[in-house]
Amino acid sequence: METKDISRAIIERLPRYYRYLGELKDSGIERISSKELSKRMHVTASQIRQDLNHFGGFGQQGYGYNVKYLYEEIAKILGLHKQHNLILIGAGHLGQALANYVNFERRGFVLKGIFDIDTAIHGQKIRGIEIRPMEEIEAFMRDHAIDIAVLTIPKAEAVKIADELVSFGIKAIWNFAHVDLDVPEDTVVENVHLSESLMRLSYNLANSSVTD
Amino acid sequence: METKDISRAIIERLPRYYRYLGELKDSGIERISSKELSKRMHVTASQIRQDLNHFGGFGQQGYGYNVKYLYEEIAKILGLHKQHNLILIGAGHLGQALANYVNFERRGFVLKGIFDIDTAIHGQKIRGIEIRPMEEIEAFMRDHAIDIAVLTIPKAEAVKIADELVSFGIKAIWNFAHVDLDVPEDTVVENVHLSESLMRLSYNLANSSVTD
DNA sequence: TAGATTGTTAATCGATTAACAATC
DNA sequence: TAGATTGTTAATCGATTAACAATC
Repeated sequence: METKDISRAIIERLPRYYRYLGELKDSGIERISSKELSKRMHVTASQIRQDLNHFGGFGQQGYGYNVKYLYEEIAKILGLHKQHNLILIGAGHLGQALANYVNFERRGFVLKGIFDIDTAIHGQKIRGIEIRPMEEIEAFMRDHAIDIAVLTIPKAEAVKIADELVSFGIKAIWNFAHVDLDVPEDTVVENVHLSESLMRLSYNLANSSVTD
Repeated sequence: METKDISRAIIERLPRYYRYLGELKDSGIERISSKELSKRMHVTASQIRQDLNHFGGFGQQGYGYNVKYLYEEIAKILGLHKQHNLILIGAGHLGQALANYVNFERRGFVLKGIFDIDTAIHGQKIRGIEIRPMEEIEAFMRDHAIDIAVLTIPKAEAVKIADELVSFGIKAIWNFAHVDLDVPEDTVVENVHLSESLMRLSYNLANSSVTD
């Protein structure tokens, strides 16, 4: 891959472009200009063109962008053209909710195994996928070419488990625990800190009726 | 409130400061310098001082910051000193997971009611909270001084429901639907787009082994 | 060809970092 | 007092926006 020096800000926006392109595609729109997309997404046309040009010249002067083509190119940039094999660690309420979410599969994220510390639920199945004891993670990862681990366990255990996952060769962790994981540089961590999201909402709520 | 012109970047960091301060407090640490906190959080000491000073001079030269005091001040800034009354709309897997998450309550976010379109589950309870028909939202909001609505419904319905919530006078929406809501300026929307988070992970995974 | 719209450079704006005087 | 560390100003860095030549 030759892409480099892509700022975090651009990466944050990429999935949103992808979502809008998908909607345009589904509604049968074949081409779109940065100006028109700008209007829909409430970002500047200039930013759209800048952002996309970091990855290549996907448009055509006088024409704009071909929706289907751009949609597929962004998919490739995001790595959605390849299948990812996931394991879920922690079959609590949130873990179950994620395991039941079938739409991830459509994007190539396939849940292969579920693991939990609670022996009482071992053998139970969620959407046909068995809940297994933690001891089996290492072998399971090897046998199923797992590259992503979804961590939906309390923060107290998350740090230790993350270390183990790293030692087992995990490539990426989708972390829902309220803790920052300390992993090697080449291990990807994407955090979903729901409580922090709710606090930001609370901040904005407290300051929304202010003259600004 | 006199706070204004606070950049989005700072607001993003605030809950993380709060989390670290909480952990320091719990481990019995009474004071901390920006330098020491910088080391723990992997941000610059300069940024910590800049960020905090947007809200006031919480520190003391030669001493640093008093952990408990700063923790409480940030809580106030985030609006966590006041109780917020929530309703949850959509009692699917994700909605149930959120309804079962008791820790939000500790921060003053109290779930008062749950609503769903599915008549079959009306009357059922999650953590003692009854699932009600959608038609009751308006009256319920009035009776229980609801200020935050949690939206865990499919995107097809989310836009319409959001419009209704706005017309009922909702102040803030915690939106888990994969769609951008178009609400008036004084209505707060905090999005949690899980699929976009997973795509960012995928992007970073695809580009992690690159020489950078 | 004329019109439209990109790709890209230059200008602006904002956020981060560095430095240091103020002060506990 | 001397040492430490903040609060704050100035310098740097990076991201966004504007402008326009290139080109379909």
